[in-house]
Amino acid sequence: MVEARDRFRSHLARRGLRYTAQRRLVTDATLRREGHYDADDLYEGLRAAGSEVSRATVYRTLGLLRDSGLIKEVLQCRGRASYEAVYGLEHHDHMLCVECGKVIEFRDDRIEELQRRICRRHGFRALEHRMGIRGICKQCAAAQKESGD
Amino acid sequence: MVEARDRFRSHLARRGLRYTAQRRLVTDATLRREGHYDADDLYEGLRAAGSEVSRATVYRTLGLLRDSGLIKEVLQCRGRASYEAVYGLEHHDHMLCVECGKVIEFRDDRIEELQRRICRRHGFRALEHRMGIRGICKQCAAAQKESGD
DNA sequence: CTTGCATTTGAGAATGAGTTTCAATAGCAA
DNA sequence: TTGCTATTGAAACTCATTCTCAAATGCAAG
Ligand SMILES: [Mn+2]
Ligand SMILES: [Mn+2]
Ligand SMILES: [Zn+2]
Ligand SMILES: [Zn+2]
Repeated sequence: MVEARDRFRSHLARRGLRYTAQRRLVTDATLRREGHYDADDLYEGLRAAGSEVSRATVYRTLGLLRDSGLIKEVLQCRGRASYEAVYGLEHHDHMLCVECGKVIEFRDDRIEELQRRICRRHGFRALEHRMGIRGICKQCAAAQKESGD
Repeated sequence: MVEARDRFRSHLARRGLRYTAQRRLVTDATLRREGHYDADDLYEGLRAAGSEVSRATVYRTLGLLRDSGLIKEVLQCRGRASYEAVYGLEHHDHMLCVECGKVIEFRDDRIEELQRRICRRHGFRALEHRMGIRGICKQCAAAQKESGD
């Protein structure tokens, strides 16, 4: 956590930007959080904790944190961009239950390797990739089978 | 093309909806088109061809075509939802060059199989999946190396 | 043909996430 | 302190998409 914060400070310093009180608040909020969240989750969370940060600053700081490699955008969920921590964690992909909204994370090294091979074959230099599976989770499928269908 | 149109008509009929002149115009426009397009591409295209269809109807019909399985949403590009034909075509994934915007389509059966296995392992019933790789295409990489670096 | 009724349409208003503007404030180096 | 630049917040703005609602249309029954 301190390490991540320092990384962000370096990122800012390297381009003549300042580590302000507001940026510290937003940064710590993202580092504290687990799982997926969006700009408004953070804004409301900070607000509830009595921190004075504007919505605009939350959006601006999320962009900086993304550029610095501390977090990344996962996917547009319900029309909003959601983020998750990436620094120090291993890459993974997502399954999303369209029924209950649950997110299941997974990772398969064989898929990752095949992806790399495909890029190599096309001379494509990958910067990031994202794989999302939408469907019905085990619990929701069971619930459906039980009731109506 | 006629087969696809009939499929859409059945889809509408099955739920008491009508195959109107406007819906026919939008449907044919999507069937004629190759590759990826968004709502505004279609709207402007129809307009240029002298067809009178409102933006609202284009959006509404795209939704119906999606529900009927004729087209699918590929990804939010530049803040817009883009679509592509799916009926009668084989599934594929996408690479997007962040430099020139080029889209490369690919398919790997081993990846598809691994995805199915992962879903099975989690008891997850997949409805659709989407994999996107963002990066620099061969041409843009070469151009970069040549000039600055 | 009419008539009756549900569906569809278009124009424009509304929504809502994200961005931009700009004047006031704050950080930092000299 | 001073001077210069970066930052902030509030509010205005953007822009894709959805919604509203009155007018138009499709269709089936008579
Ligand atoms: Mn995740
Ligand atoms: Mn495609
Ligand atoms: Zn579920
Ligand atoms: Zn390119």
